[in-house]
Amino acid sequence: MIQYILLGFLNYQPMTGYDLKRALDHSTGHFWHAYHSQIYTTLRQMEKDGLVTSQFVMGEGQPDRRTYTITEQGREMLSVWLSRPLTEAVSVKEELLVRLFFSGQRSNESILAELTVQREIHQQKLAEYRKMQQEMEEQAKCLPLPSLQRDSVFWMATLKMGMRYEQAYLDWLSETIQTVQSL
Amino acid sequence: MIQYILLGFLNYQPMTGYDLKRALDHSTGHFWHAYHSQIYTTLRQMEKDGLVTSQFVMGEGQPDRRTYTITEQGREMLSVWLSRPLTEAVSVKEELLVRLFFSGQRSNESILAELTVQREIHQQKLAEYRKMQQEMEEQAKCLPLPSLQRDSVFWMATLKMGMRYEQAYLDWLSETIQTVQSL
DNA sequence: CAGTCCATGTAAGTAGTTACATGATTGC
DNA sequence: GCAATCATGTAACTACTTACATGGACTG
Repeated sequence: MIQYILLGFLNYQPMTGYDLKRALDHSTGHFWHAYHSQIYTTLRQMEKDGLVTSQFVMGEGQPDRRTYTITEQGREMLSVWLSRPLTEAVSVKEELLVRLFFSGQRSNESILAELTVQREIHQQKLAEYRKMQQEMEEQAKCLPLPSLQRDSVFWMATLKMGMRYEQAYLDWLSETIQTVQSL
Repeated sequence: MIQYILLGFLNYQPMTGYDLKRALDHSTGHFWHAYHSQIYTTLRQMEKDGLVTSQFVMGEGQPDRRTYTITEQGREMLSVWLSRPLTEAVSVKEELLVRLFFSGQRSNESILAELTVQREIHQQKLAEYRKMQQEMEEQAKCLPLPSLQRDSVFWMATLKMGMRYEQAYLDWLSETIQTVQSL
């Protein structure tokens, strides 16, 4: 998966591993994240596979940078991946639900403490997403290229899902906290 | 993680790898799934680590079964894990959002086809969860042990989150389908 | 002069997936 | 006879995480 994400970003412009890490953190981070170690090793592998090329520039004063550029083959691969729709359910992994499922032996206080911390975490995330949405809406007004305007519709859509998810989580946490309090 | 799930189930009663696979599929499956290969290898490792013991019974007529039983050490480990609350955000991985994020170059038809299939998938999941909830509510009425009644509150809570998640997903899919249609 | 940002990498380990492999029983 | 269910495992691989490793520039 991380390959396609990197190709997706490099399809806009050449970037370094560091740039890609930041791009991931600031945009796709809420639905797919990666450590820099994985990004750097994957980029190297992708270069071997002919999906990207790299230019190493020794920085005078600044740090050295290795800039990656997508190849025709890389574009092709991204395009093929995007054209084959996802027709199966993807599996979700939710550690908190695992914990709650087996919480019969725990005290109510212990569970409530955990749920309350989680509520704070998800409240913070929702606030972040709202801020990101506002920033994006402002930027969208003055986008130069119509092609990027189209892209921004999809970026916004993923953010909206992020917000719906956090809202659903918060509602559920409140409901569950109430349930546990009344036990 | 899978270790704790297996311990969680074995904490109720001794079970075989096969039983555990089914238990996972029918209950925790919607928030954590595992292949049988991982379950069998993990159980073997857990036996080496002293968290479980196994009894092999050659079946006459029936297939052979290896039944695993949790040890005191296993119970202790489960208990410690449950007592240390989750205080960090867990990372979400949503392939569909990755795809949508990079869908600027795709045709509206291609995107709509994918979103529509996804809507069907999530509608089906929601229906499944509703059915499971009804079954669980009926079972909960005639549960023998009060301790299992307490457990069932938490099982129900995880199901409720599943339903909220699917509902949020469906609402978002409908919204996004409308957005793309109006492009 | 301590901490953060820029910038790149490797090594080792854990977790998870896919494929291979076997074989009996039950129901249609 | 064919498919599904019961039942257990191994091997190979891919993906992901954690830790180690370095070093200059800028900021307070």
